[in-house]
Amino acid sequence: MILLSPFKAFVFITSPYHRSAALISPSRNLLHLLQLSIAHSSLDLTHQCHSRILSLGFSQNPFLATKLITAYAVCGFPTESQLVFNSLEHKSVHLWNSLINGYVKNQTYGEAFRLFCQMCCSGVFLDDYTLSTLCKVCGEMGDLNTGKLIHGKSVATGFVIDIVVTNSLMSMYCKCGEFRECLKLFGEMPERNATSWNVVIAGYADSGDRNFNKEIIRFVKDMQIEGFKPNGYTVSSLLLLCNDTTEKMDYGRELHGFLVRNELSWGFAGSDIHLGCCLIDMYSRNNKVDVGKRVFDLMKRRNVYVWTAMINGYVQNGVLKEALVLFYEMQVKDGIEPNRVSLLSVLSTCGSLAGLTGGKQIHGYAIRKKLNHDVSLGNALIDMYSKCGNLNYARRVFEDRSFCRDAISWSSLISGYGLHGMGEEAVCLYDRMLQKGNKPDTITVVGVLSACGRSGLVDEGLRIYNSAISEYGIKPTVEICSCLVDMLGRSGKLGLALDFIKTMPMEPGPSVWGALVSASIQHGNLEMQDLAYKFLIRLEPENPSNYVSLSNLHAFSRRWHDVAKVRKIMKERGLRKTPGCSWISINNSTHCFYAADKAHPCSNSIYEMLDGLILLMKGTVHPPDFQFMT
DNA sequence: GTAGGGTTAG
Repeated sequence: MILLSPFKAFVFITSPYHRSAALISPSRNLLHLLQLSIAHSSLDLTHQCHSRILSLGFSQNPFLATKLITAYAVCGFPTESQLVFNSLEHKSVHLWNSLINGYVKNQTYGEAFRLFCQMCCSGVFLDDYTLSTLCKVCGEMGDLNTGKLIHGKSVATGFVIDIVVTNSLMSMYCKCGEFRECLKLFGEMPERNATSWNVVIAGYADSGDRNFNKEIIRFVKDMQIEGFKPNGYTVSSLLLLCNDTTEKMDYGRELHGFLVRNELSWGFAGSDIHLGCCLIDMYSRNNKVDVGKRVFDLMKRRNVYVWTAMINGYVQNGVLKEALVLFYEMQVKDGIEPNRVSLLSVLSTCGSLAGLTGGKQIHGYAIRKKLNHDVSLGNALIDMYSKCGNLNYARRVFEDRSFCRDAISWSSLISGYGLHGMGEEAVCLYDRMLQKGNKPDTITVVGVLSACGRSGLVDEGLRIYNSAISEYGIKPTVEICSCLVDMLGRSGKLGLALDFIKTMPMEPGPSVWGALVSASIQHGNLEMQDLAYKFLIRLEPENPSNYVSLSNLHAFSRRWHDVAKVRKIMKERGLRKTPGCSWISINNSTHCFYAADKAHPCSNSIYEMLDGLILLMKGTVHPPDFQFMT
């Protein structure tokens, strides 16, 4: 709306001066105005230009028509573009390209292909622009086969020597997961530009082990040797590779320094915002969310992406309270409306901090903004309601007719039932999923097997395990195997669990031995417990949790000498365990508790209540004696 | 004077 006022002065030309100016070159003026409509995605201005084009009799002007088609498409109305296109007598390849690209801009890829076929049938020959656009479509759809056909067409028509076409082909191969093909094309290019290098670097960042290594450093060096300076696109790809260790972290800081030193040389629109997002994300991933926050604070402009990156950074680092504060500030201070990703990010805090009330508020907001049909959001809601213990609400989201569920929706609800000991419901839902023709994946099988384990449904669990492997071709992963060990172990079948471990198709990991440890503790089998611990600590010599529970176990059996031994090893290796905590939300505020924690202001009465409850559970007092409970 | 290619939050 704000943008429109200066435009109106352009369009409603009333003064004699303006009228004569318009007469000099009305089509040039309109072209310029359409360019503005495109730059600002202004539907209003596009409409005004359109009516002027018609009234001035320019409807068959190919230059104006091309711009008009693009303008309607960037405003989100490709069908209007189609109407403009239909009204033209001579349909040049320029016009076809604009129309096809309009549908691509609106992610209506099927329509883009249909138009392409129509264009070929009408006898118009494709050109380099058509090919690069179709490459983009194949990449976005991950359609490798069609992508290969476009590659073939590019070779046959000779357009493969065009840099943009080859860059597009390379990008398509990367998005379809064929980085090798991309490299092959790159190697064969007679001439490259900076984008060619950026496509390869981005493809590498997306395909490899997501780490800085000699190969990627070589790419960046060679790019510079060939005379191209790394730009914002290059850095944004490289930032994705800055992961984990302190050594790699230096690359992140180095890139940040490079950006600061070259601040003025980034030429593309919104680059500051985009790179800010990448930096915040990089620092957050590397447990430096405070540095990310400094980047955030220094940014001159912030949009919903920047806020979301920062909120998500806090969520990933477990600083949930700060994430919620930012979510609030985004709306109140900057007046920015959350989008589906911001909602997703905040929803994941509701399983713990914001609680059911916060989750319901987000659900309500999503309904008002018509975002509730989104699969990811629906799945996040199912997960949130499950974690908050409200399986009925989770089920209602799941069963909603307008909700198009996917494999994750089924898995989330199945796991939710499992988490709350409702194994039979989980199994029932799993069977229904299969009946409806949905194939299980590893995650679904893990969910349903852990549900069986928690509810003691051993026979059901074994049936599901066997059918998943033999009928649905699921490979028994280490996660699936540890679920099975856990299930057998919990039900006291420790021998069977050990036999199963011996026959496992892969090396039993820590989760497998961990499951056996818990089960042997539960059933008081000292021999099995020592055996499982031996393997567990051999596999995970750096995990403090294993040592703490081993030490506790020795203490329980009064083996003080062994306790001292374990504690000594921990000290020597510098291992410390982060204590676990529980929490409860009352009246929108969340209270956290550690073991033997006395920090809470109501600590005394809480312990009093707890002692009372323990006595009640032991049966030494009866509810009437325990009046303060009511 | 028309149309195309590298990126961003889960």
